[in-house]
Amino acid sequence: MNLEILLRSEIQKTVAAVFNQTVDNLQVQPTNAEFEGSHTLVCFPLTKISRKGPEETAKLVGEHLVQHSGIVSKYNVVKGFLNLSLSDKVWVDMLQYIYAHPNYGQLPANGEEIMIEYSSPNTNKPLHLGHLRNNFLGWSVSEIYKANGYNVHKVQIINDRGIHICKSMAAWKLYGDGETPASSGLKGDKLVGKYYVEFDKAYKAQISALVTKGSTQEEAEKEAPIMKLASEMLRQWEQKDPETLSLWKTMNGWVYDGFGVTYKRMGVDFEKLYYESDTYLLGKEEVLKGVEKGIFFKKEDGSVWVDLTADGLDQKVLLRSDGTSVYMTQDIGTAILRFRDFPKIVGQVYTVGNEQEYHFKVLFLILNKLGYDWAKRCFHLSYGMVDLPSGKMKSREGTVVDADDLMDEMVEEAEKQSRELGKLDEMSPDETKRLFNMTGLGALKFFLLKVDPKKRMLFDPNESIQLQGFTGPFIQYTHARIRAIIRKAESMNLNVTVDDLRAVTVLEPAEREALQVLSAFEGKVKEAAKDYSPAVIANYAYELAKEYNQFYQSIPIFNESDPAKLKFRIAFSKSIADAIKRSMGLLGIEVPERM
RNA sequence: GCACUCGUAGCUCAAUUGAAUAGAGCAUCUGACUACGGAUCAGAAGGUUCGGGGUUUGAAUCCCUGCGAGUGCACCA
Repeated sequence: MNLEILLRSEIQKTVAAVFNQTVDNLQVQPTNAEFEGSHTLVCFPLTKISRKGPEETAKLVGEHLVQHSGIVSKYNVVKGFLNLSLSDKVWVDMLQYIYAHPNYGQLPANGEEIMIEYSSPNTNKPLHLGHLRNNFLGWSVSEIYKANGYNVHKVQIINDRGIHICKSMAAWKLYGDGETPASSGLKGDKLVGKYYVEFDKAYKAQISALVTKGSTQEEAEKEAPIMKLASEMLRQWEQKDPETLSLWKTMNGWVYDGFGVTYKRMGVDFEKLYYESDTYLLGKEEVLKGVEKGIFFKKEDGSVWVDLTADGLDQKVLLRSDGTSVYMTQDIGTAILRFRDFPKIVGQVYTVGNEQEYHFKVLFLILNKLGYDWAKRCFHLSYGMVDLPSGKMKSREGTVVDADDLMDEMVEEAEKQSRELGKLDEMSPDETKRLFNMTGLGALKFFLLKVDPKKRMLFDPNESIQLQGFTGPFIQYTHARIRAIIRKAESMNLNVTVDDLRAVTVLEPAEREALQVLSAFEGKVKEAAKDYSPAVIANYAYELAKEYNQFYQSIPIFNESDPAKLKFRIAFSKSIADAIKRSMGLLGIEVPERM
C-alpha cells in the first residue's frame, strides 16, 4: 500500500476527466509545513494542456478530486500549487495496514538478481577508515536492494597477487624469525602489515646506503637487495615454485583470518569470494581473443592495447610486452566469470573509491566492445574519501586510522557515556556489553552512511556518538523510549488488534503529520535503491525519531480517556518503533530495547 | 598541462533531480519538567547557495566563464 501511488492514479484520472488528456509526469511532493495539506501537486506543467492559468488549473483539479476521488477531503491553491488534504479515513486505513505488517518497507520479491561487490582490500595492509565507509556502504546497499525485492549476491575480489604481497613476504623471510600470529599475539593482517612497513623501512635504508656509495637514485631503487628479493619471489610465484607458493598461502591465510575477525565485528558478510589469482588468466584469454577479433591491437614489442580515443579517452595497456597481465586484465576476467557463475543477475555494482572512476569507465567500455551487453548494467558505486578533523587522512602518507582500533574506541566511548548517565542498573554485564557494541558501532555506521556516498566527508568521532542531533545513538535512544512506552501498555493489558483501530474516525493534526512520515517508508526504500544511497534511509530514520518526539510532546499518550484513541496511539507508537528498527536495519544498525 | 568531481548558516550535512520564504543538527541566546524515559520540546538569531554572465513562468540545481579544493592521467594494484 502506497499512498503516493494511490493519489497519483486518482490525479491522473482527474486530469483525464477534466482536460481530456493524459499526463505521465505528475509532480507530486510533500506540502510545505506552512500550508495546509499533506501532498502538493505542482500545476505549472499542466497549464500546457489545460490552456488555463496555473491557479485556475489547480482549482479545477482540486474540486474534481474532492468530489470524485474519495480520498481527498480538502484542497487549497497557492499560486500554481495545489495542496491536498487526505481524509482521516485514509490515514486510519494506512495505520491499520502498517500495524498489520511489521515488515512494512519490505517490497515483494521481483524475481531479479543483482550482484554487489564491496570491501575488496589489498592483502598487505590492515583495514582502515576508508574501508569502513566502503563496507558499510556496500552492505547497506545490498540490504536496500533486498528490501526492494531483489535476490542479492554479495561478493568481493581479493587482491592476492602481485608485488605488494611479495614485499611483505620478503621482509618476513629476512627479519621475521618465524614469527606467526600465534607466537606474536598479533592479528594476522596486522602482522603482515607490520612486515609491509618493515619492507619499506629496509628498502629506503638500502637505497640511501647505495646512494652514499655513489649510485644514482634510480640505480639504487633497482639494486636494493630487498627489492630484488621481492621481485625474485614474484617471478618464483608465477613459476609456481612450491616454497614461495607455500609462504604466499600461509601469509595470505593470516590476513584472511585477521580480516574475518574485522568483518564479523563490522557485521558484514559475503556470499562468495573471488581471487585475482584465479581470474587473471581468464582475463588474459579474453584479451587475446579480442586481439584476434581486431578489437584490441598489438604493438611491435608485443604489448596489447585498446584504443578508446573514439570514446573520448586514450589508449590503455591490457597486456605487458612480456605477456603478463595488468589490473585491467584481471578485472575483465573477474567480471566475465561472475556473469558465468550467476547468469541470472541483472547487473553488477562495484563499491570502489572515486579515485578509480576512470578505471571503471574504461572497464565497462572494454566489456561492451567485447560484446557483453550486460556491460551497460554494471555500475561503479563511487564514494569519496573520509577525512578526520585532525588533518586529512591519506593511506599513502601513513596517517591511517586502523579500523579495529577505531571500532574499539567507539565502543569504549559509548560505554563511558552510558555509565556517566547511569541507567544500566537492571542490565546484566552481558546485556551492557551488547549495548555498548550496539551504540558504539551504531554511531560509527550512522555517521558514515548519513552522507551522500559521492561526497568527500569529514568524520567527527565525538559528534557521531552524541545522543543529541543527527546521530545513530539519538535514534537508538528514541527507539528505546518508545519500547518503554509499549512495555507499559502491555503491563496495562492494552493489547491492540487491527480491528480496534477502525473505531477512530477523527485524528489530531500531530497524528496526521506523523502518519504521513510513517507512510513514506516504501517510497524512501525505492529512492535509496535508485540512488544507491543509504543516506536516504539514514535521513528517514532520523525523521521518524524526530517526528515521534514531537508527537510525544504534544500528545500525552496515557492521559487519553477515550480507549479507542489510546489504543490507536499505542498501535501508532509500535508502528513507528518497527519502522525505526527496520530502517536502521537497512543500515546495519541494531536498535536496543532499553539503553 | 588535459580530464573528472566538488564549493550551500561559524561548523557538519540536506534540498524529492528545475518549483512556494534554500532546510536540519551542533555551537549561541530565550522559554517549558508534580508527567509515560526532559538524553525531550517550543522559539530566536544565523544565507548575495564561491564570484560574474546566460537559458525560462521559475535556477543551489542546466550552459559558459573566472577563482578555490580534491582526484585521476604507469607495461602499479
